[in-house]
Amino acid sequence: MASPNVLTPQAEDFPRWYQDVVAKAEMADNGPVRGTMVIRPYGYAIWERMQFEVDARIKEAGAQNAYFPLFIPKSYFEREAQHVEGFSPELAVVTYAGGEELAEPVVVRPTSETVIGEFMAKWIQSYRDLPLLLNQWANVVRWELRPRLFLRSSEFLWQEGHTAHASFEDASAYVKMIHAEVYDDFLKKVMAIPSFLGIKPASERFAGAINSMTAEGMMRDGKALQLATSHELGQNFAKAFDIYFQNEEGQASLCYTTSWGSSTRFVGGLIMAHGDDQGLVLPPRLAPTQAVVIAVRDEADVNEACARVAQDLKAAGVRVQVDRARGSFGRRVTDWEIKGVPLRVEVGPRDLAQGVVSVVRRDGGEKLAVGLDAVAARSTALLDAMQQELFAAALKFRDDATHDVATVAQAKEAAQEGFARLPWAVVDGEGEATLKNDAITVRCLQRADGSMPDSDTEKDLICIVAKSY
RNA sequence: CGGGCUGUAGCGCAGCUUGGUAGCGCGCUGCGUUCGGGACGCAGAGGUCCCGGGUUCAAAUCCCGGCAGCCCGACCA
Repeated sequence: MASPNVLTPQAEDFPRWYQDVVAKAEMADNGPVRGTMVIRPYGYAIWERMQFEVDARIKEAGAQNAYFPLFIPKSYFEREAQHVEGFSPELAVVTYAGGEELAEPVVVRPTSETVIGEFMAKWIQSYRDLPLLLNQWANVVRWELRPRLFLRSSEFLWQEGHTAHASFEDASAYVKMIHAEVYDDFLKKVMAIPSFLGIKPASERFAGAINSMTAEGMMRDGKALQLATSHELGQNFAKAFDIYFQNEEGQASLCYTTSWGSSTRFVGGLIMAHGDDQGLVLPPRLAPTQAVVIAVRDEADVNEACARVAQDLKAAGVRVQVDRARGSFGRRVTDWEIKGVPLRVEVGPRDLAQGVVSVVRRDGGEKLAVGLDAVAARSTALLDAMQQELFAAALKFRDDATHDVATVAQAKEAAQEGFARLPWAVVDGEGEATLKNDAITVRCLQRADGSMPDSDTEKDLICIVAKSY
C-alpha cells in the first residue's frame, strides 16, 4: 500500500484533510451563496443510503412522513419565548416578495416545531387521536457565520420528527425509544460509529425544550460531533399553540410534545470517524458501491472475467461496479480508495492464469487471492466482517482517547486530544465557564454507569467534556 | 463587531521590493507509447491580473478609494 500522498495527511492538518476528501471524493462543493452547499452525486448517494436506513427505523417506530411548508409566519416563532430567543440570530427572514414589502415577514424554517404545532392543534381533538407521530424530510436554513461542508452549512437537509402525547410519561418514553432505536441503532449498526448517549446541560439545550438528548461521536482528531438530538418539549409548545385534547373524562387537557432530528451532518461524521490518509472509508452498509471490479488491462479475457465476477457479486446482493481499464492502474486504484469503496476486486491476466483474482479490503489494505468461483461468497463475508471491525476499531479509538479525570484542570488537559469524563458536580457552574474559555464544552451528562439520566437534577451524574464541531 | 491575511487560467500558487512580451504545478483537449499502486512524450486550449480613479511614454507591479473573501475570538443539526 505505497500510495502517493494525494491528500493532506490527517496528522499534518486535519481540517485540510477533511476538505481534500470532500473535494477529491467528489462529495460536495461550496454553493454560490456563502454557507450553502452543493451535494454532488456521490455525496448524495451516501445520504440516500442514510435516509433509507433512518426512514425505515422511523416507520418501524410508528411515525408517518408528512410535509410542512418552508415558509413560516414570523409571528409563530414569537409565541414560544425561549424558541424565539434561541433561533433569532440565525433566522433568514423574507420581508419582500411578489414585488412588494410583506405585511407580515416570513421566516425560512430553521426547524418546524411552530408550524407543526399549529396543525397538531387543529388535528388533535380527543385522546383517541394520540399519540400523533409525524416525521418530515426537508431542508432547513440556519444562517451560519462559519460554515463547513456537511458539518455546518446555512442550508442543510434533515429529518425532523414531531410527536404529541397524552401524558408526560408517554412522550418521554417515546422520544427515548426513538433516540435508542432509531439514532443509536443506526449509528452503531450502519454508520459503525459508537456514540455517548446522554442529556445536554441546560446551557446546550434546544431552545424551548425541557430536556435534550444527544448522541456524541468522536472524530479521528479527538473532537466531538453531535450526530443526532431528541427533545422532550414538555407542554411548552402545546401551550404556545393550544395543542389540547379531550381526555377520557371529557376534560380539555394539554398535550406533551417531542421533536428529534438528524441531518446531512451524518455525512461529515462518517468522513471524520472512519477516514484515513488514503481518503474515505465507508462501512459496507452505507457504501453506494460496495465492491468495484477493476480490470487491470483492457483485454478480452480480463473483461469477460470482470463481467462474470460482477454478475456473481450482484447475484449475491452486493452493490457492484466494474471499472474497465482506462488510464493507469495506479490512478484508478487511488481514486477508488479516496471514495472509500470497501472492496476492490482486481482482475488481471497474471492472476487469471491461476484461476484467481485479488480481493483487497479498503480498511487495512489486506490483499487476498480468491478463486474465481469463490469471489461472491468471500466478498459478502468480508463485507460483514468489515462492518463489524470498523465499529470495533472506532470504539477502541474512542475509548483509548476518553479519560476519567477528577478536576476541571485535568479535564482541560485531557480534552486537548480527546474526551474527558468527570463528575458533573465538579463542572456545573463555574467549571463550565472555565472550560469554555478553552473552547471545551460539556457534550453530555450521563449516569455513572453510562446510561441516560431522566434529568440534569439527578444526583451523582457524570459529564463528558470535549472540544467539538 | 475586534485582530491577522489574501484577491493573477477550473484549482493551488509565483511574479509586485527595483514599472517594460503574464508565468509555473495540477487539471483539461488531441495523437502516440503505456497500463499489477497517482505513467510518459509531443502538440494544444484556456486570462477584464477583484473594481474604480490617479501617476507614467508604459501599471499585475507605484499612489488613493471601494468591494469581496479567508483565518482567529461570543451562538448552532
